[in-house]
Amino acid sequence: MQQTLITITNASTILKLLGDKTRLTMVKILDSHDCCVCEFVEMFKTSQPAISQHLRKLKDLGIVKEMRRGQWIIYSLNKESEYYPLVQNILQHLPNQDFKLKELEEQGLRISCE
Amino acid sequence: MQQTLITITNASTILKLLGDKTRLTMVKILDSHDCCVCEFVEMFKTSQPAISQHLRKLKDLGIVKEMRRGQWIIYSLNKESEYYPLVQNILQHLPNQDFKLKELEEQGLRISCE
DNA sequence: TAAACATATAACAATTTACTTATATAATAA
DNA sequence: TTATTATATAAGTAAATTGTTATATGTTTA
Repeated sequence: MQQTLITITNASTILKLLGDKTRLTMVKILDSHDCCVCEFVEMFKTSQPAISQHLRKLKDLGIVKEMRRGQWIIYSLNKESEYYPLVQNILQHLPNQDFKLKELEEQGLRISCE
Repeated sequence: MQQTLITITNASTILKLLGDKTRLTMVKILDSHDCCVCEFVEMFKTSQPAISQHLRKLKDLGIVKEMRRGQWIIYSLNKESEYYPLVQNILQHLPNQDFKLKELEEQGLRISCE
């Protein structure tokens, strides 16, 4: 009961958005590392438009933000979001997904390293 | 990182389930009071089968449990669920919904009072 | 400037979801 | 034991969701 409250309507929208395995995994990964679109495409073995559409939904609700770096667009968690505390609380129940980034690095496909 | 981890697959299923305004409100109410089906029907101004189907989904995943009392079936949060800690963490971001029960009481429609 | 690369958007199809109405089941009351 | 009340289930439908392919946009490199 400590943090700011979120309306039930807004919370259900957020939860529905996170209630997709691909998006939830994306957000968990972004919690520890920024990523660009093509990295997600590699990780999830799915089409680039599919990934792009997932990211757009997350961006529309302000959960992630983007930043262009040359030809790449780097996505990151938006820590200023009013939903960030809720998202954080959810993510802490999930196992770390760093192995997915490790796999990318081993294939030499990691881009947005900082 | 303290509590038991939940697989991303299971977590996304739970979040999708809670990503519905009616179900999320139900769970928030059940967090403080047990309720029977007909009370939810009154609260949400929707059909009895619709409510029944929402409750079944929540029950199928073990988030709520039921207990017959005469002709009524009383639903409550299943605190033994492996998902209970996650659900609790989510619910604490939501405003209290006790006013909905108050409205029922004022109409004399509260059943499962204990 | 043209080709290549990274990403976004549009249009569409398949699937899933959340209602509805009708009906079945179970308990209680008359 | 019949009527009533509470709940569940089945079947059908409309809307939402998620993927696909095709194409557009913007950046870099040759």
